[in-house]
Amino acid sequence: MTHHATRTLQELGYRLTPQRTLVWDQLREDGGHLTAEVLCRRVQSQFPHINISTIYRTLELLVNLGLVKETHLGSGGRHFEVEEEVPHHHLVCEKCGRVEHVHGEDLNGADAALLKTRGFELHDALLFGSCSACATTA
Amino acid sequence: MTHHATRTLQELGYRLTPQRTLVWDQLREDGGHLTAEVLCRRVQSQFPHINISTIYRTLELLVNLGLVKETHLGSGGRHFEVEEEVPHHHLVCEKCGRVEHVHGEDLNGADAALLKTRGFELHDALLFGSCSACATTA
DNA sequence: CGCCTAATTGCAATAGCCTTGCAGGTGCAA
DNA sequence: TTGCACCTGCAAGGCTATTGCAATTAGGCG
Repeated sequence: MTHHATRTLQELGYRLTPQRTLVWDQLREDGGHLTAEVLCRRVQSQFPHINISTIYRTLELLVNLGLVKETHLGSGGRHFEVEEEVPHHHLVCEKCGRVEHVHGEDLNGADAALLKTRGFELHDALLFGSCSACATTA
Repeated sequence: MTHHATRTLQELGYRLTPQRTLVWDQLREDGGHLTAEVLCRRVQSQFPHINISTIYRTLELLVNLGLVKETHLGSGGRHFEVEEEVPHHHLVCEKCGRVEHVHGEDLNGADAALLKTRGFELHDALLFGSCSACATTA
């Protein structure tokens, strides 16, 4: 577990258990968007006894502490990823399921436009479409 | 049921049952984004015997025929709305849950920018943030 | 108009995913 | 090392969605 996360947990009075450490490490290592179930299977390869309910409780904790972010990628399922310092949006390919990250400036000022025309303050965009590979194939 | 939907169903050999008619009518009347459960309760006020499984089967049919669109509004739940002729994107307020529609041109060319920089062809955007009412209150 | 048949429905059982209560285990401060 | 409050594993339960099946019914046909 990274120093950062370790300290955050301990400073706030939470215990540093192997389960929490492994969940965090897997999320970091993967770098992508894991479901609770997949995460559980990965952690179990190193710590077979861990239970799915612990995964959910740990994820809830990490989300509340701002260390992990829960995202819904359109399928109805919940995905979890390490909270990045620079916020980003998601491009989800509806054909192959690939997920890419884009930053605010790649949206061509759509956020500013929405604020101006609708008074809507954009935090998070989930963009569905065809990725470059799938668009050219189609 | 509107002439349009009636004909689509019948021309394709599907039966025009009161259950299907009522589901469609409720979706049209509401105009918004209904969950299967809420839709079921509304239909039941006119047709008490209808079962939730019929709601799901009808929604599946209407979605497959392109008459209804399924949207995931971030909460993990499934919502259904009448498929509009002009495609639109969704603004979802993370505080009050309100959903607004925006059209492509309100995104300030973000779609073109994504296509150019990433080769990503945008179909559908789900935009989370604070609506005008909630942003000013916060 | 009534019959016939395959499509459709209601019901109950089931599947997935997630949460919760509780008893036992364990990090960690002293 | 000890103690206890926090955590975890387990099993039960909840909620949403799906499915198998028998009963019902829309709608074509005579």
